[in-house]
Amino acid sequence: MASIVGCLPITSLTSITQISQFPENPKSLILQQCKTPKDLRQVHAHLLKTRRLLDPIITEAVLESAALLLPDTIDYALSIFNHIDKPESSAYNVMIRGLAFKRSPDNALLLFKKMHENSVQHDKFTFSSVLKACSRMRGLKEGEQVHALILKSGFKSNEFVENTLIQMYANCGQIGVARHVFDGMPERGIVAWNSMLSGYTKNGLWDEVVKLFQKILELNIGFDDVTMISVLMACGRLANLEMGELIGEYIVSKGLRRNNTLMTSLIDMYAKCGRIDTARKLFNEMDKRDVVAWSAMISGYAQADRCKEALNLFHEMQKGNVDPNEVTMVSVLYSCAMLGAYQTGKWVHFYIKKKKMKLTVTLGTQLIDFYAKCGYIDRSVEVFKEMSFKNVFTWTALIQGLANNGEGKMALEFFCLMLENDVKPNDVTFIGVLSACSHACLVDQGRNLFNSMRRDFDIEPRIEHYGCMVDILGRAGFLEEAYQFIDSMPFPPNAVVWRTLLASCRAHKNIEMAEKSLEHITRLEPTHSGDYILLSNTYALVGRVEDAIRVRSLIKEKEIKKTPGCSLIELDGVVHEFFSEDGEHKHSKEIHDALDKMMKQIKTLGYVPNIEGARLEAEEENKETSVSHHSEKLAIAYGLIRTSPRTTIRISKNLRMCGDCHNATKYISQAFERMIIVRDRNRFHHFKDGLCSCKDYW
DNA sequence: AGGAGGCCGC
Repeated sequence: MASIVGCLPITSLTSITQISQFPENPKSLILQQCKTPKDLRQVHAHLLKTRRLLDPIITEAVLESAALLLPDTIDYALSIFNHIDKPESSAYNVMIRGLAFKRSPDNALLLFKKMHENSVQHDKFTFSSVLKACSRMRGLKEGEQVHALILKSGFKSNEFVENTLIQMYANCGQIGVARHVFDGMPERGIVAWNSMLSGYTKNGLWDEVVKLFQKILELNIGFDDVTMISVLMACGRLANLEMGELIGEYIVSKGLRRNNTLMTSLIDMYAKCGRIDTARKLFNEMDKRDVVAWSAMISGYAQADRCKEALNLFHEMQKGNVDPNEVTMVSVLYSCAMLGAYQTGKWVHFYIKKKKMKLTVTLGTQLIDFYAKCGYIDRSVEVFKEMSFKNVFTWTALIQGLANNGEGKMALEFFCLMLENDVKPNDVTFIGVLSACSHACLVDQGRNLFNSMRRDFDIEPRIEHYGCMVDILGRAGFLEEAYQFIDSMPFPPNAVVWRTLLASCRAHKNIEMAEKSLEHITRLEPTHSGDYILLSNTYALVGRVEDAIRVRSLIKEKEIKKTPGCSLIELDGVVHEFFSEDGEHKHSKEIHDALDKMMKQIKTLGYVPNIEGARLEAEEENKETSVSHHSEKLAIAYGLIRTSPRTTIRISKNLRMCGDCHNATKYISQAFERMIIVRDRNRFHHFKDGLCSCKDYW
């Protein structure tokens, strides 16, 4: 023991050692009053000087403080432990429990092994700690060995041990075995029920959570806040508002509204069930909002497709001096990606680096998606390379991003690299890969990949994959083959599939098949305005103006609601929205003038407005309309006057760009010497010097 | 207690 004394800083005295009378039994002093590692070292030194450390009860109190209560003192605890002559089982238990919750839980197992070798008797506390270590390290094999030992040692029916067995099996993905242990218990306390419930939540078995909770209600055995947290999580995922509200009412009736953890779960449940405003009301009523509550609320807005509000709330969070963490940032970046809010997202990335936040797989994946959705695919690749651990989500996000940014070939290269790295693609990965083929006109590769799905990867193609194939064939002009392909599908085609074909018919001016496609679509989705417009535009392209007008008038006759075009532009971190339906009167004279000037200037370069298109739209709107009213033109004009020369203008639009706007933007990029990046409904257009990266293939 | 990728088109 003498060797420890040498490393103790006994020079400075803190308030604790200044206590004039050191108590007879200092156990509670050690456990309750040592608040920092420094306090503990002072007390330890005092105990050494007075030789009180020879008392095992006191030594164990010091061990408990160092191993369990104080942060970063596990090594200190170990050095004390290693100097105990013959540690008793209680000393081992403290150490094993401490190690189980530290960075390397496998050290707990090593100590357990040593305990066994030294023939020190283990008890229920030992087993429950060792199982916790197995649970944390996802060590199923080790856990099973411990389980065998438990059966041999006769601790099988100890409730503590059985509860941790449930947790261990559930954590290691063996939910069936966990349930088996649960079912075999002669008596189950609420901890056993809660362990089983949280096991189901960890494995995403939300239905089972609700079922088990219903059993708790039937048996009338009572439950606690831990139970409610699991059930609320499940209600959120299942959108089971009925049961979620039941628990909400219970919380209010029992006066549990001060329980912040519980309230956060309730807020999250309401948000996930689409009751975002109810969630917000509860959030506002909380008296202390921590980072988790803020994150839940921000993520709620993001999931409800109210990304502008998500970002506003994030700004409020910062004003409230609550530091965001990597979970918050995932929702914030998601919102930036949805809105195309590049500046905000770039700042978030900077903040993540500055605060040295952990680049978790989720956060890294979200960053990749964010950069890709803002048209900065190079940055996506950079982030991808920086990430130390990548999973199938990460690879898929990158592949999808490359595909949407016109880098179809590179997307396929990364797909090969993914396979070389032994990451198994899933169904979504194939959607990314196939859409890469369609955007890059890689017909044969597309066919081969589609055929390999079931054959080589055991993935059953779903309607989405068939949809991609129709897109690949149709865009490339193989309309007949695309039609046959739809015919050969093992399930009935949906409206999306027919709409894909219809869009290809417009691109390749095939009236007959376009009419057929619309017939199919209207049977499935009769109130979808876009399809009539597609057919109308196809007629217009081949000069059948009367037919084009007739089809458009159908929209009005059938009282179908049109989706207004909307473009976003972010300036100095603020997102501005422009709607085509606003008409010019809604915008300031400044924007109106800028638009006029812009259109005049590109006309001098040879831009010819699509008068026919304008006439068609005017017919339908029953009012005077000019070709310059589309929202992306407004947003670009606004960008031109509000940003300094040569700055890149970035627009994101909710619909596909129309041919006229695409053509005009090429001229604008030339006339004003601007790089213009437009993200439309499903891909990117990088305009520069009068050309577009999509090579007019879209 | 809070977090990631998804066919078409308007």
